[in-house]
Amino acid sequence: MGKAPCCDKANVKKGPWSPEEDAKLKAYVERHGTGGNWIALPHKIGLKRCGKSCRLRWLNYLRPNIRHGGFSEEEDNLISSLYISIGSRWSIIAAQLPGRTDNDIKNYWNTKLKKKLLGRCKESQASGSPSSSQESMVSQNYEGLPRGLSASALERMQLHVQLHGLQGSLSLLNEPALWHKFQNLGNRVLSIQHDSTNADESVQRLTETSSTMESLPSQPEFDELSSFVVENTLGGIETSSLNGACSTSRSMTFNMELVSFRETDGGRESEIWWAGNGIDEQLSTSSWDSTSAMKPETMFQEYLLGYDL
DNA sequence: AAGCAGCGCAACCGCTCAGGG
DNA sequence: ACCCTGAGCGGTTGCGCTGCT
Repeated sequence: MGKAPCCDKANVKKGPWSPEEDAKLKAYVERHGTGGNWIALPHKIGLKRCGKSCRLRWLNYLRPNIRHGGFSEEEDNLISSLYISIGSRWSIIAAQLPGRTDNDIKNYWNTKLKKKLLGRCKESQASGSPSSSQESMVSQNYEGLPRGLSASALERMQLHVQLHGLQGSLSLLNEPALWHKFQNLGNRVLSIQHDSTNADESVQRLTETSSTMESLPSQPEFDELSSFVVENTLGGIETSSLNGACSTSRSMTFNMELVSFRETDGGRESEIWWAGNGIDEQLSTSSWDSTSAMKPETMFQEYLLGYDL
């Protein structure tokens, strides 16, 4: 037995919404809310539309305070940073940009922003800036990277190198023998983060991990990146425990490094990687300091209110 | 002016997850 | 514990618009 369809496809209208349909839906939802049942809603108001279609139309177009187009430089930067950090989790990214929908951001990223950023990569490569050599280094090593590293991870790595200009650390990519060892380090750090009951405990245990780093390979690049991971993890925790906000560039850089390597763990999806590593909690309970000028906490609350009809 | 290609966006599809029975 | 249903999400598609030849 297959999955039951969400609506009677034969009697459902598809394609663009007419102004009349929009008006009906808008009027009803503004007056009565969705009643927590999108499937039943179109029948109630006499729309020959699928409930999912109604929901999408409301969330992406009819909902109050929606903004379309005209993305600012700050929004560009925030989207880029978040994408590099967490990938294509558009709903989470949208939660940081009040008035923007996940669909809008997804479209904007795929059609404009990605090209804009990669364009910058090419420009800087042509001009021979420091980041260009790193970017080309990563490109040259794509072939040698372990199978299973997704295109998304590669893309994010490339963008990461471009945006953060991480000096030195990515030379680790020239040492395939270190990949799995680094992955083990990442696992240790994350399990500490996950298992610890509070920030103080995490800091204590991560400090211990840092002090036992000599048990790991002695290549300078590996030491540098290992320290980088632990330091940035500590930085994130300390910042969070002090003011409830994560340290954007550092935490995101940390997560970027780990996700890149985690995805080399053949067979396990990157989705598993994110489970329990705290990023979701960070995203849902605090905000990124790069947006402090935009008062993100207030904006996030406004966004939630916008959805919670 | 017509044809074509590329782009941007709205909408759809199919999947996962959570909650209730 | 299992099944069913609905919500939500990310990926993909299709269509209209625009600019170029």
